Amino acid sequence: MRYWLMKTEPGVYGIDDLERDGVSPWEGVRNYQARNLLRDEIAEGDEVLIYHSNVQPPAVVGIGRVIRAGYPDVCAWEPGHKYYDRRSTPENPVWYRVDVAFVERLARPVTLPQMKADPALAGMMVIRKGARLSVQPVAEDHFQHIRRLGSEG
DNA sequence: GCCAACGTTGGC
DNA sequence: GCCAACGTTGGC
Repeated sequence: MRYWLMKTEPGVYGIDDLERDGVSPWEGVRNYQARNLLRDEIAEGDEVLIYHSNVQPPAVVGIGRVIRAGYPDVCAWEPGHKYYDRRSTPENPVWYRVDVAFVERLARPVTLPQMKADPALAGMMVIRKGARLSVQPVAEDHFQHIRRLGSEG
């Protein structure tokens, strides 16, 4: 089992939406490095830190679980769709997505400043300046540490 | 709103 | 294949 962090803007699709929906395709990722993770690395059963970006403060706000491994992002095939990309076809998909299920909301969001200040999280990708990758691998001990921080009062 | 850090595009 | 110009992400 592996662990990941997925960024999302709460104004677009946040933890509230995932809780309401129960399950959601993680669609619209249009970066090749992230695509490769979605297509090749992320497996059913893997756990995910749900991270809100572009808000103050940025924070891990919940936990999700991958319930379907990488499959083509069909949004890319629909002309007029926000995530349409004519280069991607059913015969040769360019973009991929996974399905993520809501697991829990952290009682306390773990904020980016908090993560940066925590020696136990040293080296984590998300705290690196300029780390724009929207799907990131997370070390197991980092994942568990954040989960623990988020469940404390 | 600013801008650093990337990623992508396209001329050559 | 290089690299300048441009676009985007996302913290601040």
